[in-house]
Amino acid sequence: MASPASDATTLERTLQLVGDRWSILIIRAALRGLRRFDEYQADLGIARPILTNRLRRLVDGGVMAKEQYQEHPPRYEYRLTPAGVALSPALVALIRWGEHHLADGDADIVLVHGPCGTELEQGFWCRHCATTFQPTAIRAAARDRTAP
Amino acid sequence: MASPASDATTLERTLQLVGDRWSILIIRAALRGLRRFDEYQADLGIARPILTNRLRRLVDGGVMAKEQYQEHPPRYEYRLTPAGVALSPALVALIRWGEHHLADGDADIVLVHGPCGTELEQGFWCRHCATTFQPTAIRAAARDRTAP
DNA sequence: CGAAGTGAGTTCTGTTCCAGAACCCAGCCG
DNA sequence: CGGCTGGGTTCTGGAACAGAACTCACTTCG
Repeated sequence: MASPASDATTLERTLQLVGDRWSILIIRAALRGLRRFDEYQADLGIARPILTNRLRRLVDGGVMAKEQYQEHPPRYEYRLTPAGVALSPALVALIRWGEHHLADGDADIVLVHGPCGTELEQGFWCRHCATTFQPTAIRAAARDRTAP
Repeated sequence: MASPASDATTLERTLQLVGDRWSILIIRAALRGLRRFDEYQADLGIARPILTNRLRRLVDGGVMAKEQYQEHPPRYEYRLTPAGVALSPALVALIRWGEHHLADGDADIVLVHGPCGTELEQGFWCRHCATTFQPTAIRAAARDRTAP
């Protein structure tokens, strides 16, 4: 994974958005179907002020959207945007890593392909070569702007 | 991504290990080939006490190993264990997400398949069905203990 | 031989972040 | 009216963090 220093900035900004103890758990809860402030609060056991803060940050970062789902008592729900859903590969990678490298006895859950129940694999795929490959074969490159 | 609450614990523990602003960046630096305390410190601009603390935590968590590479002035290097390298899918997912959803003009770096330079894709693969699939097709299941 | 350099930290001092509990407020419900 | 619900904000400690300076055991340079 040789890479120029310049893309560190983007990863840093990504981590400023989701790189704390709660954001990932909130996104996970949202993927499980939670929507409302109190649902998140009860499910995660997070302190309310921090939840307020994290939700605002995720909304500002484009990961979640705050939508009013009823007027008169104005009530809101927080749901993932497409960009938020696009974080799921990262979530899955972290969950899988934990299950495989941190499991000490209990909590042995695996992620499986829904239709058949086989444990999923997560890989890198090259469309051009039509092959999967190891992380060692990854390089970083400037985006090709000649063919937008 | 329906999942029982029980695997939240594992994700939480994973995040206690790598879910802060620095650990992921340290692992990324290690994947780029950095090894020594001062290399990490200079490359990341991290405060030294925090680097000390993070390296210790990563070593305790089995992600990195501290090895003495010379005696008389005893000097150590920190390199990723296989478990640490196994975190790269998560790293890649985060980097890719940032490049695709956070890029605002510059810093347009993509991760490519080294040999051919094609942008890599990252997918979920089912060995049984021999197919790739979307995150919506993921379920969580108890690990099958009948076939250890 | 002394001076300066190096690698790997530790100490010290502020600042920021976090947790918990309590409080607030609008509207609705009985 | 009086309490309940949803969605917050305020107000405290305590923990984690950042930056700079210091230490210490060597090694190397002049």
